[in-house]
Amino acid sequence: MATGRTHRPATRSRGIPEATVARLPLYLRALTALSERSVPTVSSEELAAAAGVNSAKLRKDFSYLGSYGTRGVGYDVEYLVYQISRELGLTQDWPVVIVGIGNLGAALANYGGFASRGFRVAALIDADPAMAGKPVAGLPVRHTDELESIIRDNGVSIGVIATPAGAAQQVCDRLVAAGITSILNFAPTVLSVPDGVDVRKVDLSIELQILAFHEQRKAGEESGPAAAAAARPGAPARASAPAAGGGKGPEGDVPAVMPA
Amino acid sequence: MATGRTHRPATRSRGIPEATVARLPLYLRALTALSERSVPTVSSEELAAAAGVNSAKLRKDFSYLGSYGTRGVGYDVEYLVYQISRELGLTQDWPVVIVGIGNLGAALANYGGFASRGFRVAALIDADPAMAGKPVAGLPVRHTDELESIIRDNGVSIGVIATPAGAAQQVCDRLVAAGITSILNFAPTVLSVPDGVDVRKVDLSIELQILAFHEQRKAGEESGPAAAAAARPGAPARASAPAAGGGKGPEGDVPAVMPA
DNA sequence: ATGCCTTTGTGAACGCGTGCACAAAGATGG
DNA sequence: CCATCTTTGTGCACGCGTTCACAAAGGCAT
Repeated sequence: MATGRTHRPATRSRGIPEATVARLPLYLRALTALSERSVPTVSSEELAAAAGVNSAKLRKDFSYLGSYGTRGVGYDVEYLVYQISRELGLTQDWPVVIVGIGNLGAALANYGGFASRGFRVAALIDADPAMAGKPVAGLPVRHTDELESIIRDNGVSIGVIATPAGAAQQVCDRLVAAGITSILNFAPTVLSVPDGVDVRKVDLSIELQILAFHEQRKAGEESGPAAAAAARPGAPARASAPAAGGGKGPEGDVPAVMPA
Repeated sequence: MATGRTHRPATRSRGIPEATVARLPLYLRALTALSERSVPTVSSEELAAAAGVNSAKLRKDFSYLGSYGTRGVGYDVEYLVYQISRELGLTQDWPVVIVGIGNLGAALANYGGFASRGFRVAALIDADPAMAGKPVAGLPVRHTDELESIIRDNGVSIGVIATPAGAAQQVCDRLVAAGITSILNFAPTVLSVPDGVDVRKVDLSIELQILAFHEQRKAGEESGPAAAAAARPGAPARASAPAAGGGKGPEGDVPAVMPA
């Protein structure tokens, strides 16, 4: 996973497991596609295939929402789209602010997937005065000074952080102070927030690193376990360990530990 | 989490649990930050705080790699950076291709976090002939026609898909046919790949939807459980269910189920 | 109405991941 | 050399998530 929850150790809101909640958007997407093709009903088997999950898992997931299926037939597509949307809270409008309008922030602002799911970009905010007023995705970029007033005036409760790592915690603190209670963090840093604030993170490079791990394993296996075994025990002595990444350190990793 | 593995049901490679692998990049980042500040050693407690995890979990994670700590002292930062890098396969160079140079693709191309972790962007590929030759992040965009030759000539095994959803599966198939065995998918679609190919996905809108769910729950709770309970049982009749998102459908969701 | 066929909904078993709590190990000071 | 203190490494228990397998339920044909 590219993301993980922070704080609040796996609360199961009203009885819906966290793992199920994470899959609901997946089902919703598959159902929306079916709805657009005017497919009236779908079986758990078909829908599971479309969503890329096990059919038993899908049925159990839906069972937490209630009994919305018809035995022998399947699920009513339109009805299920509505039920899941309601459960996820997508039947209402969620204004969001995006802070940090660099390459990634601009990409997010232009991303159609937000608007189509009940999310409305209330404002784009950047610290660079040169950016202020420039239109991005049809919206003028606002300066950081306006952050608090924008959030209060629009009743925004969800914020997206797409700043460099170094600025993320500071931005986060201001968002929280202004009343934001949910944060989607794209900056490669661990954010600390007070209780009651949800943080989800998306880290691009972490995903690649996980892929690299499996890729390496595949490469090691391909010439038989012997090759992998032979390469392993000869762990280099401490002295010869190259300082991988200990050099200049690009990307702007920020020191996140306080000196003891 | 913004991502999830596909295929291969939670293989624990050589004994390292999947959950641990997913956290190693987190530890690596925190350690790199310490390394840059020339901190020689760190305790599990400090490092855990920096990585945003439980210290017991961190120690257990490290125990899968071996006994790299010193009791009463902690872990040698440089040594641990090297060990984790090696375990993740980051001591070697991983050429990657990025397919789909829109807003997101460009953002990824410019993202410094890749280069700093042993990943090298071998090529940027786009289907639009008008893009061909244009420099993005210092690299000329190549046309899709060259996809196969680029992958073969550079020995690329990791591909990043940042195309619209409608093109993703087709691109995926070509990548796999050309020899790619690991794919990071940003398109909002379920990709189907043959065995032996790893797919990880990052879905921006899914993360927001999960946040919305929790946000809704918070809003419902704030006026006491009574309010939430009162709003629930009056589930609207099937007929009155608005077709949430059943309209035009932006974003380019693609039908992913085959008609039975 | 009756029997058959399809598909849901779920009880139960299993496995993974997490966190506690403590013994073992090493450093440090006398 | 011994005592004490710190911190690691891990055995154990618990809870969540996944999967199997099947009974119950509804549609449909006869």
